[in-house]
Amino acid sequence: MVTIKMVAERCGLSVGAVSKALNHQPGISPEKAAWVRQVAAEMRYHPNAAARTLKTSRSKNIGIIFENRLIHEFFSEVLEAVRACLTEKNYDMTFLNSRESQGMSYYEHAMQLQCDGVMVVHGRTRGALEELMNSDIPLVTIDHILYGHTAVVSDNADSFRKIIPYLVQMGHRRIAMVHGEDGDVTRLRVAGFHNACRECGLEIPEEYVLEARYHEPKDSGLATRKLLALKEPPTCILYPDDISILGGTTEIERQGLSVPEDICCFGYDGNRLSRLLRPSLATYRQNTERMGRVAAEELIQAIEDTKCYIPRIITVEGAVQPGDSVRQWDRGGKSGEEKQDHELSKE
Amino acid sequence: MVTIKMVAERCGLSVGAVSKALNHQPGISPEKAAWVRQVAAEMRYHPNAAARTLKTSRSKNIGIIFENRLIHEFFSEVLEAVRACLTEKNYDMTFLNSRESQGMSYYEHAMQLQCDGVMVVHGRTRGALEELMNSDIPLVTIDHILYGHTAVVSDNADSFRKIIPYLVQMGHRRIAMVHGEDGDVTRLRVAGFHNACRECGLEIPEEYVLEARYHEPKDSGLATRKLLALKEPPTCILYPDDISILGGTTEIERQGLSVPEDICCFGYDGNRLSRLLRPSLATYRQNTERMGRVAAEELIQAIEDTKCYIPRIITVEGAVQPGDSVRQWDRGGKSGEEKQDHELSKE
DNA sequence: ATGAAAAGAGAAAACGATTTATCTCTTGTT
DNA sequence: AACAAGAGATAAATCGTTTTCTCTTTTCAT
Repeated sequence: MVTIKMVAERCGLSVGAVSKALNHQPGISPEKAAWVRQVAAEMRYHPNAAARTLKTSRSKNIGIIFENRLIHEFFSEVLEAVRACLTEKNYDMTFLNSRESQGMSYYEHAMQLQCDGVMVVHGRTRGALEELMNSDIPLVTIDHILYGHTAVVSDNADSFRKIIPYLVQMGHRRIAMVHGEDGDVTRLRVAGFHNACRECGLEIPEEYVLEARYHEPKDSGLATRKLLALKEPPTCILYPDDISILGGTTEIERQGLSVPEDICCFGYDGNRLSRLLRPSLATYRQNTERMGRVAAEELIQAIEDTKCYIPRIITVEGAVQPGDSVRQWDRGGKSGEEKQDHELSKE
Repeated sequence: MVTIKMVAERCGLSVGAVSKALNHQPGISPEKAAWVRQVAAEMRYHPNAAARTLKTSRSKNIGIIFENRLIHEFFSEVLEAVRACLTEKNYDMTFLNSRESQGMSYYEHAMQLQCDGVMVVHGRTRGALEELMNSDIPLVTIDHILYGHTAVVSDNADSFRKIIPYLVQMGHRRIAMVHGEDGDVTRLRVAGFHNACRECGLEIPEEYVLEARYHEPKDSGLATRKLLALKEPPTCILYPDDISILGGTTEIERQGLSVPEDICCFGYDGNRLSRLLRPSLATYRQNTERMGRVAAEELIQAIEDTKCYIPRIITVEGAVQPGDSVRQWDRGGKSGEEKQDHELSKE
């Protein structure tokens, strides 16, 4: 490997002088500095990362916490955007693992690598992050809020302010929600759902809100079965994500009903998948690209301007993505009398 | 951060002695060594990665080349398996990017970080890898063969020795193939397809083999349209992957036909998705978990036993995953006379 | 022309580990 | 009892940078 020493020899200068030239620091004449940089480039010199890190204790490396098993499309997309942005700014990305076998925590791993910052794309447990939280390593989380640190979140609660009016406009008034397992995100969504329904003047019976798990179509199928068994089943069901919606539609069809003729379904996430399926999925499309990019930019700012940086919570809005799984309900439906029910409950 | 010096002071020993103790090296009595290690553990000492790397020029870090935009499920799964394995063996993973802006190649990036090895999960262009290929950094590729280096590949050619007999057994004889864009993998698959067909005594007309692109349902849809327009359309169509199959089925339904009643479809990859869709996809399921694990193990061996390591090509077999998109054809089909055609072409 | 100030370059210390060479102190042998 | 050998520990060099401190040279004002 070509070292700074070699460059120095080639230039007939001291290592110190070359270092100053390469780092645009005073102590060397501008013309000579430029010339040195050119020589270095020609020699394809790149500073040894380990040496630089050792000396400066800044690594230009971001630790990534991503316990999610890389397979979740939403998080994969976010991570990809993070990567694109970090690459642009010349930061590297290394996965952090809390090697419980080694008795090493996330924090310790980050310290060992001297990460300049840490991005939590999807952490396993809150506990494992505690140590990091209380350290002074810049930290940005995605879709997860840690007190005192910047978080980039999707508009979990507010999304329903778009979803519910959309469904109401499509003629639905009996809307059920199958949601994921308990957690920050889920709580926000459920509250957002109730809120939005109230704002639209909908009365949602308790048994319309059921728990399933994210990305477990079977669970959603089960919940769906319960909903269909009600005396007054919903006309439209919201699912926790686009994969879960498949479990729902499967169950619906198993009952001899069909989507969207008998029941409409609405997803969450807006995977690429959702546009390819037949019927195409109506869903709430999250802006993963933007989330990743914003998170990365924010983290870099926190790193490079630590003094002035103020942590904040940034919401990235998504948008309703219409699809065939939700049809216009009031027109041509088989539900003349049901509409009356709606009029009643509207009041 | 706690350094080796602190540990040394705490133990009343020299840094050198402590280093030997921690690295299980001779020059210190075994009992004292054990005691030192215990003290170090209590102090939560972890050697500074940069310092160690600088001195030893071994980083315990693997460079990952993954240009695929993390969103391809097949590669995501493989990468996840790689990660699990590397974590187990206490290696870190850093993404390598050929920062063209910085005028830095993969090789240079790997050198700068002093990566112990490089894993190519999905490289963009062959050219960008050339420099790496000719270096002496251990290198393992996945589903891509670089001369002189270990490659872990799926059984691209041989898979058809299972797929075709399966389809034949299901009663199909007019089988078409929509394949991906040209490349190592595609060539193997196409050849494997022809081979397997010959072995099963099938005559495949030229116009039954069409090019599309991987993960571009629209392209596959187009190819499907051409196939359906033939005087003698196939009874079963193979697609380059599970996403593409969606483009195919969409087109088929657009023509007023249905899957699998009128046309059967067979995918490739075996995503989680394939089991959730309705109708469920018949596909060739790749063993991504095994591919990733084997690749990681192989790379570590190449690193830790460089002297003795012999590069090789390792094939990981997949398996036919039956599904509703392929039905038994000869029984109850609407194709009495077609069957005769088959008898003819068989001869 | 002289001195002070400023600028450019070099020498050397430091970062935190590993590793080699050196030293000291047992221990065993004659 | 004296010496050799070997074990156990220390001291010091080193990896490739950055950075501080020092030194030399130039420049400019008096």
